[in-house]
Amino acid sequence: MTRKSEDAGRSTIRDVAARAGVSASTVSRVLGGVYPVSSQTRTRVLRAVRDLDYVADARAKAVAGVGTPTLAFVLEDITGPSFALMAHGVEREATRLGHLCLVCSTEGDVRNEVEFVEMMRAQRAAAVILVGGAADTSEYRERTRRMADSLASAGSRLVLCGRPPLGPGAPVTVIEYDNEGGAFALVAHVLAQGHRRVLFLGGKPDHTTAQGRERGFLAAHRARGLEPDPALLLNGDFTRDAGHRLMRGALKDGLDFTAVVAATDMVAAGALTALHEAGLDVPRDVSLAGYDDIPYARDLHPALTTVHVPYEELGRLAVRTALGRTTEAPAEHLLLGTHVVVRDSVAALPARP
Amino acid sequence: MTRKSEDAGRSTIRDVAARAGVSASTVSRVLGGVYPVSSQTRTRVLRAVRDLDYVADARAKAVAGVGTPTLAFVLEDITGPSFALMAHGVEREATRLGHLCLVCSTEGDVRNEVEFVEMMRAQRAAAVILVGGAADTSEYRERTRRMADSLASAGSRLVLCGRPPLGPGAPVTVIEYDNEGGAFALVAHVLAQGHRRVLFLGGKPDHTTAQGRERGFLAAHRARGLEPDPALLLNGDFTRDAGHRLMRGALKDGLDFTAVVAATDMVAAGALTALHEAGLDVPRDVSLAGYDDIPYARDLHPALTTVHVPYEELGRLAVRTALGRTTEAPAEHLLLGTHVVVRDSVAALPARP
DNA sequence: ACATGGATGGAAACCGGTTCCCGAGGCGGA
DNA sequence: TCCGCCTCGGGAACCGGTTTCCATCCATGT
Repeated sequence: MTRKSEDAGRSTIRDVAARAGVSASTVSRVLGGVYPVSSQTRTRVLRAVRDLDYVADARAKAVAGVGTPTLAFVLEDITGPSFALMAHGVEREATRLGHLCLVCSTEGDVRNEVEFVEMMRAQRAAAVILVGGAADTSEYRERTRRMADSLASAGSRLVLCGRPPLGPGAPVTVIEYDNEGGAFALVAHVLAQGHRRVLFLGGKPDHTTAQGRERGFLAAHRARGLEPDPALLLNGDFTRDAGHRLMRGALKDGLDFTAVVAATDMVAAGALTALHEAGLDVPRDVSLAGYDDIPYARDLHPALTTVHVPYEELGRLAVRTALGRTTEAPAEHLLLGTHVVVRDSVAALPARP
Repeated sequence: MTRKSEDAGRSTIRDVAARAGVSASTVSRVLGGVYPVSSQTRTRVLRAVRDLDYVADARAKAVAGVGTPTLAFVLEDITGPSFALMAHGVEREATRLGHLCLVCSTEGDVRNEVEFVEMMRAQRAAAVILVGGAADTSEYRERTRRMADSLASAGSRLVLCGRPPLGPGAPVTVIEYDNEGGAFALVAHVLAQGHRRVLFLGGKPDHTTAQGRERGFLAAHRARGLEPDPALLLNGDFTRDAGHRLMRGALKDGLDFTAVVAATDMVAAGALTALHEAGLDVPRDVSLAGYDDIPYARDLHPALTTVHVPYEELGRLAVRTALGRTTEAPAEHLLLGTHVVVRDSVAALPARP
């Protein structure tokens, strides 16, 4: 029993053509739309298409040069709320512009990152968006530069979101948000409430996002003529658990502070729980501030004072600039502003007895 | 000035062949690996590949039948924490199994959903995972059934995650978690603490996830011989804002209750904030429970008692069953268990004066 | 010395589409 | 009536790969 390709699975354009009694080119033209086809032929072809439930193979179309373009999104972990927000922005804008959206999680492993970028180049992705902070080492610059060149030579484009920019001349689009400025404004707000000993729960020391926020922390102090106590600068990472652990340690060590500024809202959430566990009231006993303005920030108790970062807009902007570019401009660098959101977790320091 | 295709962008396998002085087949064989090639030729080819920074076009490979398979993930909004968790599980397992991962957000619009599924069929995705609850109408069944058949006839497979199953015989894999059982256990726990008037903050009435949780709520009451007051069953949706609004309304209306069970943790978060705003203490004045065990649940204050749903595992399982299937078994239905996580937001009801 | 066979690499067909090129009719105008 | 244009549709080349088939070449066995 000979099997026509019709009975099982994917039917090809030639199957449709055979069933409609026309040539493959005609089927393609009917489906394509613009070429003149008699209404009788069109009807027959469309009937065959419907009968066979035919859909043209998108990969084959792509190879012929008329496919749906694709855009790739590489991040560490979609689970983080700010990453999810950016992913959402990217995805929305990508589909709005008629692109498909490939997503890859690196799980923080650099090898995965370069491997993914290579795969995306093979996929002929229109752009590759790389998200999330990184250590600004020379190894980083070199590796990222290589990826950028490689993508550029393939007609694609690398976009760095919240990552350290490369040197000038790298074919890369960098979109950052103002970590230093946001932290400066936030800490200035805390200091304006009278606090003088502010604990900083930072991220990894070589992570540029963490560095920017720490710089803002320091600058805000100095702008008031204060010199922050180095003992109040703690390092961890951007997770809830780090915040919890660091806060618990600070409390156990008897560190002297009246306010806490966490490098992210997740860190702040962990710290808040540690404070509660120690029987402390926020903001009566200790003030607390976060960074990122994740959706849950306002449902913490007290509602968290934090810095709003337009993550979703960032994602949208990333794909828009990556895709909308007409010229071969070598580099672009956008810096998005942030603003502090005052809620209930920072209170004025009462005059000490 | 004639341009060789070498100078700008994507070089083809023939460019590499020309540069290495061999035929395209030889390049393919060197890159493919298994076919015997003299080490001298291999070296020349690899040199040319490196010089041109050549990567084979994945789409062309796919059309030739040797591509990286793809898996599609369609959800409403990646921003929701449980969705993000599932997405993470899907993504991890997909890359572990050597698949690429396409993601689409429907923004809750059914038209987007069928359109995306159609696109994924055109992409020849190995499986399409559809996530998130839906109303179990006949229109839903019909539409989903059509998508399932259509994918199956193309050699692909539809996976429903946390969605109502179709009738028997539909070529679909359904993976659900036990909404009714989880809610039953949770509410039983609340009732065991002595609460008798429990407010239920539900989701959309025709949403099967919401229905399951409501059934569990009712069943737990009846198992104790209690008949819940219909006035304590409120409907909204699964957002934080709905929880906030509903809770505020209940307080303003002077509803009589000593405990609140929310249909999701997000709803609980909004409700908690509303309770705090009303000056109520949880759990002293009112007990509160959620559902989903999102990562932030334990950083609410008080830490939220809730039902743990293995979302990430769910995502992993979805791709494993969708991809690992060897036979053409027409339907599968998996039900994952849940368990309640007791934290601090539900307390015993003190004997009333 | 000659047949044999394994190693090596090129030509061509194929995957599933699109599009260029051209020929066959139908129709109107000269 | 004949010519030319316009409409329509088929054949073939092409996109960028892989794989089958076959022709060499060289080393070995007898």
